[in-house]
Amino acid sequence: MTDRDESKTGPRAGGIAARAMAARGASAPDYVSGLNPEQRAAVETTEGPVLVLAGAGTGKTRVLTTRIAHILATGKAWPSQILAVTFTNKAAREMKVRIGMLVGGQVEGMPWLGTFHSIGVKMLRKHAELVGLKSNFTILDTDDQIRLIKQLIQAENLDDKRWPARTFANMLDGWKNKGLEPRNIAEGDARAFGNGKGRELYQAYQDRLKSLNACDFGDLLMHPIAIFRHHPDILAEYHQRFRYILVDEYQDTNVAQYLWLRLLAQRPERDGERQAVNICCVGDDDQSIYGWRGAEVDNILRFDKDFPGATVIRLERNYRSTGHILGAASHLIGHNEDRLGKTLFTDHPNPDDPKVEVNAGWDSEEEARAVGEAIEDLQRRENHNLNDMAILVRASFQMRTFEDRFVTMGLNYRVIGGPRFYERLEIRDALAYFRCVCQPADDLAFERIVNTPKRGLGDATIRLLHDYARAKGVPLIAAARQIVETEELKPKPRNTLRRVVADFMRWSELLGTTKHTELAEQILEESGYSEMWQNDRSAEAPGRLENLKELIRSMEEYESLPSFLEHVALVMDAEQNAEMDAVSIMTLHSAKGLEFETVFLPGWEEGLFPHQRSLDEGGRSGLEEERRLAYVGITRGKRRVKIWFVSNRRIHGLWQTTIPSRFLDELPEAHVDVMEANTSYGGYGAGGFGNYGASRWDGAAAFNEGAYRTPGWRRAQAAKEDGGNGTAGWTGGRTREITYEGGEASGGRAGRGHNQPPRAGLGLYSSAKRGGPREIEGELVAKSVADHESPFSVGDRVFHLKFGNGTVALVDGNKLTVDFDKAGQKRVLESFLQAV
DNA sequence: ATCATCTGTTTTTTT
DNA sequence: AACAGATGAT
Repeated sequence: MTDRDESKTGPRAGGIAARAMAARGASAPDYVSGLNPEQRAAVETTEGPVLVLAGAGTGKTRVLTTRIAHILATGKAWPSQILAVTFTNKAAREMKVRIGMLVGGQVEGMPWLGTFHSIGVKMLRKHAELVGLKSNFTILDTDDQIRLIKQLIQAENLDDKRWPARTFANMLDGWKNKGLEPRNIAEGDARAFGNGKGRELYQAYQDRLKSLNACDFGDLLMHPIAIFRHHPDILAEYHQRFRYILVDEYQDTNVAQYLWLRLLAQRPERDGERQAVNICCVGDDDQSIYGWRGAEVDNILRFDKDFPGATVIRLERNYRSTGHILGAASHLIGHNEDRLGKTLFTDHPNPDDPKVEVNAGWDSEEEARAVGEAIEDLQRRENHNLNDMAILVRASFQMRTFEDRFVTMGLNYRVIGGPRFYERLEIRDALAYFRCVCQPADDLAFERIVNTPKRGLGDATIRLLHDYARAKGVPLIAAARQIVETEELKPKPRNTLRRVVADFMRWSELLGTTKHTELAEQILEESGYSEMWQNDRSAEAPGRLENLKELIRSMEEYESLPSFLEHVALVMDAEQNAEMDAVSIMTLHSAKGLEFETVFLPGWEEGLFPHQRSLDEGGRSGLEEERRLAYVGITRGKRRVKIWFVSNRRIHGLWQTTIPSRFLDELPEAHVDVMEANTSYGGYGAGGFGNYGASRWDGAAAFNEGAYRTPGWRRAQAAKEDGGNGTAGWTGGRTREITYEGGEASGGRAGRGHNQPPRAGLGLYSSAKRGGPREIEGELVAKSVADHESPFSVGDRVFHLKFGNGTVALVDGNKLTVDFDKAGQKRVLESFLQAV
C-alpha cells in the first residue's frame, strides 16, 4: 500500500480520530447514552462478525455511525482502517455527515467510506495494470455501453433489430452482478443471444473495453475480485489495512458484492486459528427490494455460515412511526412467506394518532389534484413544512402528473432521482468533449461529438476513419490525426477534421497548465458547442445553456478535469438545492432510508403496484418483493400515511381501467381509515375494494382464487354475494353520472369533467349498506349487472369522459365496442358511458 | 450530409 | 402519447 495513512503518521490534530478521542467521556461515552440495549450491543460488539437485523426506523444508521465513532473513540482503529460500504451515494453522504456530527465537525480521513462502486474504482485505479487497464481508465455509462455493444453486434454480422443491444446490456449486467466472467456463464445463457454468440460477444466486449482503456459499472467489482483472487499479496495488504468492515443494506448485496466482501473479510487461518473478522453487516430482509438487480436476500440468511460464531442482534424497537403505521406495515408484510420474521413495535402507541388513510380517485389527474389539496391542507391547517412531506411512486412515469399539477397549483416540489443531471443530452456532449481531452483513447466520446455541432462529418467520413483506425490499431483521435495527412478523405471533410484534431491537441496541451474550469469553458466555446445552443431557437435551448453553466460551476469543487469526470461517472447525480421548502417526489426505491412526517402513496392498483412485470417475471417472489416495497413505502411515514388508488390510468398512451391493489386488502382494518366522502360507509372490507371493479371479475377467475384468503377479501366476497344480483359495486350506469356531477360541483376546474375530488362519493367503495341497494345522495347507485342488460344498443350515441362522443358498434354484456369520433374504436365498459 | 417523415417501441426500480 | 431510430427525400 503506497498511500500514507494515519496508522503511520498518528492522528492528525483536528482529524476525526483525534476529535473522537477527545469526545470520549471517562466512563460511558455520551454517544451511547441515548441508545437502547440492543443498539448499544450492536455498537459495542466491535469484535468478531456481527449481523444486525434492523427493522425500518429502528435506528440502523444511528447504530452504524455510532459504531464507527465508537471504534474511533476507543482507538481501535484509525479512520483509514475502517471499510464502510453503503449501497447508495446518498447513504454514504449521510453517514459522513452523521459521523461528523457525532465526532464534531466535518469528516475527513474516512477514505474507505463509500458505495461498493466508488470503493471499487479506488482500488482499481491503484491496480489497474493488473487487469490490463491504465490507471486513468474511463467508466462507461449505460449509454456508451449500449452504443459499444451495438457496434459489436453489427461487427458479428448479427441483425441488431433481432438482437437489441439493450437486451444484451441487461444480460451482461446480470452476469456481472453474479460475478461471472465470459467463461463462467451458463451455456444456456450464452446460447440465448445472438445466434448462440453470447459468450463470444461478452468476451469481445471485454476486449474492446480493454482497448478503450475503459470499464463498465460491473467491472468496478469484477476487476477487484479478479485481482484479489490472483494476487494474494495485494489481498493480504487490504486484510491488514481493514481492521473493521461495516456493510449497510446487506440484504441488497448481489453475488459480486458478496464475493468482493467475502474476499476482504474472510482472513486466512494463522497458526491454525481463524483470524478475527470484524465485520458488521446491517440489513433488513423485509426491505430487500433490489432482487431485479441481482440482490440476493440469501446473503443475509447465510451470514452465519460465512462467518461462524456471528453475533446476531435484532432491532425491533421503532422510533419513527405511529402505532397505526407500524400496525399496517407489519400486517401487510406478514403476508410474505420468505422472511426472517421481525415485528416492529413502538413504545408510544397512541390511539389518537391518525390511521393510515386509503383514498380513491377517478384517474391519475384527480389523484394528483387530491394529493395536492391534501398537501395544501396540511400546510394551512397544521402548519406543516413541505419538506416534511413526500410522494412515493412505484414507477417514475407517475411523477409527471404530480409535477404538472403542482406547477399549476404553484406548489413547490422537488423530484428526487428523476431525470438525472449528468444524463442530459447537453451535459453528456460536454462531458464527451472533456473525456476526449483527458483520455485520447476514448473512442466512444469522440464518436459522440465529432459531428456535434454539425460540421459536415457524416457517416461516410466516420466510417472511413473507423476503418483506418482499425487497420492501424490506434484510437480514433490518433487515426484522425494521421488520416488528415493522407489522401483518404475528400478535401472538405479532411480540412474540417484537421481543425477538430488541432483543437483537441491544443486543449490537451492546456490540460496541465490552464485551470480546469477555464479550460472547460474554452473547450465549449472553441468547439462551437455553446454557440450551437445559442443559435438554437427551441424552447429548451436556454435551459441547456444554463445546465452547461451549472456544469462548469459544479466543477469548481474538483481539482482537475479527470477527477471531476470520475465523480460524474460514479455519482451520476447532482446535488439538489435542499434549501427551499418543497414536497419531495420520488420512487419507492429511492425513498428507502428516508423518512417523512407525511407520506403519500399513490397508484396502488393492480398492474402498477404490484407491478405487472414483477408478477410476470418474478412469480411469487416477485410479488413478495413488491410487497416489501409497499412495506418500505408505509414505513417511511412518521405520522401520516395516505394511500391512493384510481380507477383509470393511462398506460402506454391509452386509458385503462384499473382495479385496486391486492395490498389494500392486506391492510388491517384496525389501523386503516378508508376515506369516503359519502353517506354510508360500511367498513372497507365489506363495502370495499372487493366490490370495486366488479366488472373486472367477469373473466377474472384467478382473481377470486389463490392468494385471496384474507379476512378483508372474504368479507368482500360475502358482501358481493350478499348484494346479490344487482348491487355489486359501481358498474351501474348511473354511478358515473352522479360522480361526474359531483366532481364538477366541487372540483373547481370546469371543463374537465373527469377530474373529480374524492369527496364526491365515487361509489368506488359502493358505500355499502350491507345487503341492499346503495344510495348516494339519495339516488340509487347500482343497477343490475347480473343479467347484463345493457341500456345501450348498437348505433346509440354515447359519451365517454376520456374518449368523447362516439357510436356504439357492439354490445357484449357490460363491455361495449364504441367507434369514437376522435379516439377511434375502443372497447370500454358500459359504466363509463353516458347516453347522449 | 441533412432534414423530414415514418416506423416501431416504450415504462420499474439504479450503482 | 412520446420518443428514438430508420428510411427516404432534398
